[in-house]
Parts: sequence; structure tokens; C-alpha cells
Amino acid sequence: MKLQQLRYVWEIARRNLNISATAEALFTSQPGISKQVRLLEDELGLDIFTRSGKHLTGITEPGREIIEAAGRVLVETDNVRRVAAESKDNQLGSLSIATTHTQARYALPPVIKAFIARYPKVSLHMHQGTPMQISEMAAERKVDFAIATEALDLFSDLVMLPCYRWNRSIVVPAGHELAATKPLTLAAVARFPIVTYVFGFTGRSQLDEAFRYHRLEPQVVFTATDADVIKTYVKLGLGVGIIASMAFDTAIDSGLTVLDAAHLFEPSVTKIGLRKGMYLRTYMYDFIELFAPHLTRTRVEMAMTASGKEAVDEIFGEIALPLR
Amino acid sequence: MKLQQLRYVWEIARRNLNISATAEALFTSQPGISKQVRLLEDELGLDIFTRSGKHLTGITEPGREIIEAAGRVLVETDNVRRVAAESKDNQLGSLSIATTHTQARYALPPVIKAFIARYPKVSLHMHQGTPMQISEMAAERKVDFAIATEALDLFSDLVMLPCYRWNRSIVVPAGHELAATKPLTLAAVARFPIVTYVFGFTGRSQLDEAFRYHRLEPQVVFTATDADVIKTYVKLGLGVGIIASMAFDTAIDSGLTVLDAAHLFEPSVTKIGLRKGMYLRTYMYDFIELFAPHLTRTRVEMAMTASGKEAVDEIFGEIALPLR
DNA sequence: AGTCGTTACGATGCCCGTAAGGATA
DNA sequence: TATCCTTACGGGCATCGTAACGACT
Repeated sequence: MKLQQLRYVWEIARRNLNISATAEALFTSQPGISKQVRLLEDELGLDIFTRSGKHLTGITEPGREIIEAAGRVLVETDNVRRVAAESKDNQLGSLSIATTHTQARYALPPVIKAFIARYPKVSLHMHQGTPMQISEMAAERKVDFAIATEALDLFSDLVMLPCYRWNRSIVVPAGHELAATKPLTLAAVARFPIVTYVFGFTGRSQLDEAFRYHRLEPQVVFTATDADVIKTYVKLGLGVGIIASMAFDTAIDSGLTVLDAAHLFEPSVTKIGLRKGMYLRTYMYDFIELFAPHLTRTRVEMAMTASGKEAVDEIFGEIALPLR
Repeated sequence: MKLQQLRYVWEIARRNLNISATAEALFTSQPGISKQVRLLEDELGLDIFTRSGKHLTGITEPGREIIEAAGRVLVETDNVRRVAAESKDNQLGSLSIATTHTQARYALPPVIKAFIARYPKVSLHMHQGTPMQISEMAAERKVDFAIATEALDLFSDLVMLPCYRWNRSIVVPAGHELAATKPLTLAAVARFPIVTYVFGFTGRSQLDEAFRYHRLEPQVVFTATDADVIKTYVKLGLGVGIIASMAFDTAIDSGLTVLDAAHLFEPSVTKIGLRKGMYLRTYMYDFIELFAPHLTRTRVEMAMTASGKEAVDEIFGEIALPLR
């Protein structure tokens, strides 16, 4: 059994069982991978993949368990390299973050700025995607952090750290009838066409939940993955916008009126997702703390070693999350 | 980075930094290991071991973390092999158990008998030692199970499963004055010279605790690691014996009188210790359940994935442990 | 027809073992 | 002096890449 062999089967599994694509991604030859997989299967005395003729068609049951174990081996070998890098120069390294537009555009800029000032020699890589894609990238070791409000809980390989709570605002064109409605109720909002986030994005599920709870069925006429687009279409008069409060900037968004809607919806919680068992560089701890000051190194270490969803919840149960 | 290199540094670390001894144990040449260690250190760009001239003198701080990660890699590669073996023939394999004399002599025989009948093709290996040695053997992957009453908690790499509670009996030569003492109190016992287990064995700490709590300082004249030896010396009139109740057999131990002492001491709990993250073969689950019927496969799986001492305690908190 | 995995084959390079050298206790 | 690690060297073998073949969609 070799590390490469474990790596190969793991990568093949992540790439829809396509050995050719895997070979290309790993900058090696396709027969080489094919052979190593065979050798591993021979050594273990069982098939990891099911084949129909010369195509991989699936993963056997023991194969699935083996690939999971291989994934954990790869996490640990990453850790070894990180320990080495950390001890050589804890200012030098790279940090990959996957996140949504909302975080990248509104929550992260000041954090990134401070981080770069503190660690100029760390190269930063930002990836954008849907919450699902983001979580997957973290679980599959393509990025170090996943930052999102939704979907992270679906991945059992990730430890989630709650960062901050936030709520929504209504945005309407200046002079819109809704701006004069006092008090602002969910029923009043629901009378107008709605422009908001796509399903699965930026607390959209909590938003739907609120309407459903009040037996309201608002007409959602337009959805987008980011607030900039939403605001643009609100300006065009398409309807009233519902966006994260942090996504409204009085200086920029002239021509729009903002109405606080925190009393209409349950607050959402934005989280950082980290792979279980992952070694964290010092600058990673510092990034997390910059983003969420209550997430001190000690608390993060506790959460990482606890490694059970309930245990993590318990650690953060009593901490008041910042609201923004 | 190669699996062998990780294996080598890990093995060197647990053999007092002696490369020659490691080479012999792994059936390979000593220069080979030396070279691979160097290659790994070169690749990582740091020293794992500290050297004075040509002797290894210690482990660097990053080296310690690397060796820990290497240990987790080795656990996972073991798991891969086990998954393969399990899927090939779940009746075939081997099971290594480290335990103390008390368990091996009194608690385990019926379990082993039933297990062999159920799994005749599994080869069983029993190792005996002090609770410390036993725990170490489990943590270092030399055995699959550690079964003991003491010391297991000291190893953070082990998950402990509570198996049963037990208490002590006093044994005295037939006609001894203590047999007529009613009621039997700790103070009465403490008036006689005591013969019992060596410190660190078979609930000895709980025994001391009871005397200390009552401000008694019994004179312990003789200690041994097993009850057979203790009983022998009690027969010689050396003093009164305090042994685990299960260690007395009316049929065999003629010439001795047994007095139940369950009301004098807190019961002790015997546990099974398993490495964290270890893959368990079906026959291993069955062995555990034979030994402790409340430890069903589902419960053991829960405890293994929970992997936090408190979480495990919580799982077993409400289960009434059998008393024997 | 095109995509994909396996087999064959040759060369590079790595790993291992033996033998000798130098340092420490 | 004895133990222990490192360096040096040569043989064997495994891995990798190219090329050709066979199978499935």
C-alpha cells in the first residue's frame, strides 16, 4: 500500500470515476493511475471499483470505506506538511477560502484587509460558489475554509464555527408606498412582488420559513445570488427587495430606501466550516479571530478536538454571537 | 512523503529513538531507515529528531506533531487492510487482547470459550501486563483491545467502554477471628495485616481511597499482581486478603473463608479501551458484546464516533452496568 | 466515431542491503 | 571499547511514460 495509491483512488472517486480526467488533474499518465489502482486492489484482494468491461461504473461497499479512510490519510499528510511549513516560517503560506458573494462582498473586505496587513507573505485565494459547492470544496480539501450561512451542516466531515448573526432589510425605491407603512409587517411586505436571493443562498431558507409560518405566499418575481443584482432590479421597479442588512450602504445605494426588517425574520447565523482533524496554521487561527473575535484559538481548538456536532454546539451555546 | 517514512519515524519514536533496534524489529537494514528519515526531513525542510553528533537525542516540537499525525495515518492504513479482510471473509482474522491477570483468569475464560466456538477461524492473542503496559499496547497498535480497571483513562488516544462493575471480598484462613466479627467494618479489617494487589492493579486505588476516607492506615504486608498469589499467602497466615469477589471460587479455595466486602468499598468499573478512529471487524463487535452484553454494536459505534471523553460518558451514563 | 481503460514495453530512478567510516558514551 | 548513526556503492525492482489495443456509449 502506497500513499499514491490511496491518493489515486480517492481522487478518482471525487471525479466521477474518470481515470483520464484524474490523470490530467494530477499531471501524470492515465495508464500509471490505472495500474496503481489495480495493484492496490490486488494487494487488498478486493475490487474497490465496479467495472463494466473497461469503464468504471461504481464503487463497491468496502471500496467506499477504503476511500473514506484514504481521505483521512490525505488530511493527515496535509497536516504533516503544514506542521513543517509552520515551523519553518509561520508568516509564509497560503490560505484558500470558499464563500458566497454576500460574504465576499460585504462581510469579508475589512477582515481581508486587516489580514493582509498582518500577514503580507501569505497568499490568499478566494473561491466563490453556492453554499453547496463551498462546503464540498472544504470537505474535499480544495480550500481551507468554507464561509457561508447555509448548507454547511449537511457535511459530516466539517466542523462548523458560528461567527455572527445577521438579519434582513427591505429595500424599496424612494417614495415607495411601503416606506410609509407603519408598522411594517410581513403581511404588508407580502402584498408586493418580492426580489430576493436564490434558494439555497444567504439565509433564503429562513426567509421562506417566516412567510410560511404566517401562512403568507409572497410572489417572488426575481431571484439572484447577490444583493447588488437585487438592488439593481429594485431600482427598476420590479418589486421590493429583501436583502441582508449588511448589504445596504447608504453612501452607494442612493435612490433606494432601506427599512429594517429584523423584527420580521429570525436572525441567520454565518459560519466557518473546517475539515475535521485539520491542522490549523497560526495565521488561520488569526484569520478566524479577525472575522469572529469570540473565536479565539483556544475555543477553536476545543471545537476541533470535540468533533461532534452536539459537542461543538455546547461549546458555543453560551457565547453571545455578535449581531451585524 | 511515503508511508514507510511516516512509519519509520513513528516506530523510532516509540523505541526510545534507537534506529538500530527499529531496523531489527521491522526486519530491514538500519542504514535504510536512517536514509528514509533523512529524506523525509529534507523534503519537509526541518529536523524531526534532534541529534548530538550521530546519536538521536530527542524529538523536536514540530517533530512531535508530525509523529502524532503519522500515528493517525498508520491507524487509517490498518483500517484499510481491515476493511479488505472483513469483506473477503468476516470469519477470518486475528484478535489481540491485552489485559491483566484478574481479567484473564476470572472474567474472560467463559467469553473466550464462547468466542472461539463462534469464530473458530479467528486467531486469538492474549497479552498480559500492568494496566499501564496494557493501555500503551492498545495506543501503540500492538493489540486491538485493552481490558483493565485502572490507568486506561490516562491515554487520550483511547476510547473507553465501561463493561461491568465489581467489588471486593475479604479472604481469611478458616476459623480466623475476622470471620466472626459482626458487622464487618473497615476498621475491623484494618486491625489485621493486609495482603492485596500491587498499586496500580485491579482497583487498588479505589481500595486505598476507602481506607483513606475513613482515616485508617492499614498495614499492607504483602502485595501481588494476582489473586492466586494473594490467596496462597493468606493461607500461610500472612494476613487477611482483599481481592476481587470474582477471584474466589468455593470449589477450589478450600481452607479459606470468604466475607463479602461490597459494603466497605466503592465498586470499580472494568473497561475496554480501543484506539480512536479504529475500524472494528464484525467479530470484534461480537467479542465486546459477549463480554458486556449492553455494549451492542450500535452503542459501540456511537461511542467511537463521539470520541470525547464526556460524550462517551453521556452515552453510557444511563445504562445500568452489570454487577459481578 | 469517440471516449475510456487495459496491456505491453523500455528507461529512468529509487529503494534496499552490504561494507566502511566517524562520533559519542 | 562498544554502540550507534551516517556515508558510499552497487544491484534489483518498481514506477512512469509512450504506444498500441480492445470495449463501451
